Amino acid sequence: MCIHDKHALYLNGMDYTLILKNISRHIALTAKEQAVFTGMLEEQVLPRKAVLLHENDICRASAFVVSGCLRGYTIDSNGFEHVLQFAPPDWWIADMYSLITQQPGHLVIDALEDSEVLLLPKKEQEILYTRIPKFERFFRIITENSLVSNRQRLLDNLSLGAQERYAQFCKRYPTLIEKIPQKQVAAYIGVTPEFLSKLKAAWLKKSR
Amino acid sequence: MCIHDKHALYLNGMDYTLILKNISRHIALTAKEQAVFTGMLEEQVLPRKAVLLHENDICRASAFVVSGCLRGYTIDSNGFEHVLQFAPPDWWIADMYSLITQQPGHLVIDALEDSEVLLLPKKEQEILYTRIPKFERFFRIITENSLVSNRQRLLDNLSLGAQERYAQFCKRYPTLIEKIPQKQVAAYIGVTPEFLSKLKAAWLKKSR
DNA sequence: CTGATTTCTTAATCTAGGTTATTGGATCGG
DNA sequence: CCGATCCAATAACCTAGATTAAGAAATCAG
Repeated sequence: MCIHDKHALYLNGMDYTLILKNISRHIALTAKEQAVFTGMLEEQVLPRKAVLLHENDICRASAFVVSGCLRGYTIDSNGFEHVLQFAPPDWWIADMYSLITQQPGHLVIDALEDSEVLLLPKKEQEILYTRIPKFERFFRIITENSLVSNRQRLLDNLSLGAQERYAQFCKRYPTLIEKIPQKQVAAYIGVTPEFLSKLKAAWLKKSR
Repeated sequence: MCIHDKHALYLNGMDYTLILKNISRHIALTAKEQAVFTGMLEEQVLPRKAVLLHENDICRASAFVVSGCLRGYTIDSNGFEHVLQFAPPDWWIADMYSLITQQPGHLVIDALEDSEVLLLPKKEQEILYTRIPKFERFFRIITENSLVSNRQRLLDNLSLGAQERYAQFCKRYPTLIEKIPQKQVAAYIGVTPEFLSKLKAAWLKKSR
């Protein structure tokens, strides 16, 4: 499954409304600045299961999800997958480590369903910082928010049991729980799919 | 070594050399900008065990550690402590959630040994962003780095066993392992002190 | 220096969650 | 529409790490 099999008719057809609204939540752009910014974006269509970033790739862009759903995960030495992040529409995703250092990273990013993303190449992002310094602020703020939720997740993993982590997940991502396979949720909260299945059964039995 | 230079850095007793060097790793400040910045800082001496931020406090400043060592941790519903971060000299520490939202937070920050910190109040930090926009960049970069290491730690917790996490900790923080009590390391890597003790004993036995 | 507090170790027992295997049900791609 | 692949559920058994308890060693405050 190759991401280069783009269907030509999808090119130049993507909507910038969502990404501009995403940005306007933190900084205000003039029409001209909006044009500079959108001019830097690359459009990419990802069929289900297409891989945007492989293990050991150097991450060259941040991705903004317009439609569908991506996921970022690693594969450990026993072949188990651990999901770091799901990215439904209106979310950013990248291998931050690799993006910053430009070293090969260990994150895999792929599409859980047919998806459309906008890519902001690192090179363009750096030009953006000098030409429109407000973007320093924008990315500072979204990185801060990302850090806060990441810290909370770490604390949840340290202090909560599996059923509580599952409950947290359902509460925090009510839309995701409907659409992504249960084994992906298991790989996110840090249990085996079998055990998650057991948890749900126990919960059902208790509730009647 | 010129006495007058030294005096300029010790305005009210604490040394700004370290914090200015910390900042110069990412942005270049003029002498005037340095003066504006250091003028915003509050000095605070913390004897061992002193608490800088209590649970349910609103976090009103970022702290930069000049000497000693702080730790940020939460207390779960069973009374167990979970260490989110250690902050030896040259590190920043804060309850990011509370600092951003100005809501009461759950993080406790205290001193593991006699320490000196410089506080940058949130209000001053915001003034800094408008008066010296380079600081947007500075805090974007350190937040990005913090996010990267936090993500790696989360993945380690999901994919590694306890002894591997301990080995990682020793490798990443060789100076800390010498000076902080073992039970604090246990509360960081996510095991009981008893189990960490067992791990070390097993490791010693195996290595001869 | 000294008692008090905190920290480390060891060991027996217990449990949350993992492993393996099997089955039936969904979903997908052709 | 049909076979292939993937996914969810259940159950028997297994292990990493928790719990409890108790003594030894280290560190601290007066």
